[in-house]
Amino acid sequence: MTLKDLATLLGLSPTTVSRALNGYPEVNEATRKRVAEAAQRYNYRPNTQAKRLATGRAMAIGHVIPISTQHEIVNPVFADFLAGAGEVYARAGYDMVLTIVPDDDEERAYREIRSKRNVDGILVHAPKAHDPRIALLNDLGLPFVVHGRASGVRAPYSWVDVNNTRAFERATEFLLDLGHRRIALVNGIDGMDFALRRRRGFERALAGRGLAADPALIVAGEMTEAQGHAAARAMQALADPPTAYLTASLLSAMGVRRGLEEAGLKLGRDVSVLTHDDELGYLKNGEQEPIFTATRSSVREAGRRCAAMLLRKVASGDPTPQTELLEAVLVVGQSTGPCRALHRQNEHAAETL
Amino acid sequence: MTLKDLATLLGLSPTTVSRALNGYPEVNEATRKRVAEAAQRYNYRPNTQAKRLATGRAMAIGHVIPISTQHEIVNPVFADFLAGAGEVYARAGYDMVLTIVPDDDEERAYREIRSKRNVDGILVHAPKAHDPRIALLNDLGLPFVVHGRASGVRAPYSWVDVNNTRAFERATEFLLDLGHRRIALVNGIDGMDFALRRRRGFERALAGRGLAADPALIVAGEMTEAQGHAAARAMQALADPPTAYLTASLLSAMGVRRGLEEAGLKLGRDVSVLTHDDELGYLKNGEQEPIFTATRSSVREAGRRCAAMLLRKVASGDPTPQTELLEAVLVVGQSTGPCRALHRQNEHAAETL
DNA sequence: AAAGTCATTCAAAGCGCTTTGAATTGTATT
DNA sequence: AATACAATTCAAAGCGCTTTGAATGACTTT
Repeated sequence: MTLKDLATLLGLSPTTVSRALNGYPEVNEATRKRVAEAAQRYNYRPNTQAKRLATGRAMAIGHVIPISTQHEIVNPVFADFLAGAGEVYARAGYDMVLTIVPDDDEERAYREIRSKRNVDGILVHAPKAHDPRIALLNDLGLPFVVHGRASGVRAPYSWVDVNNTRAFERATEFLLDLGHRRIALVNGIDGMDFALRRRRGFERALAGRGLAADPALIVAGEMTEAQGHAAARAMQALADPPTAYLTASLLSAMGVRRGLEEAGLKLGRDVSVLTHDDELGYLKNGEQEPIFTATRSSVREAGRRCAAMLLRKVASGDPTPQTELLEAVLVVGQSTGPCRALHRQNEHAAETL
Repeated sequence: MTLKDLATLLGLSPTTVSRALNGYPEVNEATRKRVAEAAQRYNYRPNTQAKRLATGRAMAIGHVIPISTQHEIVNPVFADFLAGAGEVYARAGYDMVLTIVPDDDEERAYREIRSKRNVDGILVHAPKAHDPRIALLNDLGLPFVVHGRASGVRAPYSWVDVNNTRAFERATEFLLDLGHRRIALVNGIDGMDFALRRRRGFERALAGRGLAADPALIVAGEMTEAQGHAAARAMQALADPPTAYLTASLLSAMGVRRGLEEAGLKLGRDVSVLTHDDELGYLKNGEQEPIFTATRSSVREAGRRCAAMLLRKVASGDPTPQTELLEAVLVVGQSTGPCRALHRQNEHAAETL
């Protein structure tokens, strides 16, 4: 059933039918109704390819998912992010086109996407500091939105990001307020922009109290359970182990928890753990009450925001960069408590009274 | 730069240029070379939409990702599966189109995809027993491959699946051989076909030794860390707690581990845990040596196989159903050991000698 | 030398839609 | 009654590619 068929069936021209279906004003309301009903009855759907060719709009958004060539890791937050973005696209009648690219081959991928013209815009994932993709995409002239930011990139661009610096600054302050002074940071991979910002927030909070970060208490890497576990084991073996851990993901936090429990330590009492929580669907930080104290920010919501912003850009054609900064909320769970060392001092002080 | 432009530039007809670029035989080799070079120099890329319209092939594969309306959960294996499938599509010049659909609205989604004609085939995820989508897709006449199977569906269809029944049968036998008799099953959601099969394998192995499954030792649900934790806590509180756990995912296993460690039990010594491991990129079961004893089967590889099969179907147009059964491998880690109860009996026996 | 082959190229139609510019009709204006 | 105008509708061109069927030479074959 093509447009032409439908038109013949109705005794109308394809022009009128097309206009009726696309909501153009210069068509009689009675006709429009008749057309709509026929379309319904004969289950007519415009051929996407034809529409795209005729309008020049692909009605699709591209997501380039980089896969680390070293670790072969698929970032676990993608699934939730895509779910969020997908909702928005679906509502707008857009398709979501995924391209999986080894991260040493991204430039070629973007160029190819551009010249194939099969998407109207691109969503950029996982920016690194000084990420060259931004300049490239600005060059290519394809609308894009970055999920995250790229420190060191001068050129303006549109982004949606969580205030990672502030989140980790507050998290660190929270631990400092509990009396912790030896705080470990179990961070994401070093080059990633979000990891840099989190570290910056961490260091800023420490500096605010006249403290310096101890390099022995900082580790950066893939945010896996194994990472957290290894970090906790290594750091607990130090002469002066940390009394609190700040981790970048729930998985890392779970690993840290295991390492600490193996050492016979109880979370929240002996050692504190505070993690960032992306609110992934399959990795919940407790049901009602959070298990870990956490800086919480929904990746799925970020996906929605990114998608909505990109669609606005595509629709308006306005190249003015837009930005949106989301704040994480600090939720308090069972995994943090006053610094034990301090606690003991206090007890001691009480005794001597 | 369009085909026409390029043709004019070369003093050839669009026909010849098109054929030269698409490898048709009736083109002079010298001409072909000249065309190829010009295409390269002027960075010509055929417009995807035009190509699609002209050929009638969408050069894209659709993936419908269902989102549970109750749990709002995005299945964490999707990311890895898509990575695997994406590799294959990219190599074949196909796009991957994702549609995120609430799981109460899938039929409409499939029909829409069909009539929009923007994909050449569909990959079906997460089949349930008696899944109605299979009949629907057979009706719609769009090539499709199911990742998994749907027990109870009579109509033939193409699928790629892990031998879940056999995997869990072997896993259970392994535990039985270690002397375990009280074995818990921490399974996936009940309706899901893979969960049914795993349970069947579990029960079959028990029946093979004349044992029946104890309903008190079976739990089914979303495979999260919380699920495993809750299951372990509940079951350890039983009068006659299990000596071994069989879990359906690494996350569940991690939860069980936590529950057991909270109870002061050591994995592999006091209690055994055997899990299925999908080899997700971000959730590794140890580096060299596995942490958990596991039935292992790469979801990413399954993605590749599914994609390859679907592309073959699309290319050949042959509707004959194809099937591919992958076997999981049983790897032995630190989390399993002889049944403690049995062990004690043996020690006792040794002492009395 | 005429007829038949083969290799190579081309003109034109078509994929299914949108959109421009013109045609038609009915109604309001003078 | 003649003109203007708005409201509808339509024919045809075009989006950039593929593909059919025909055309052009050059080369064999008889």
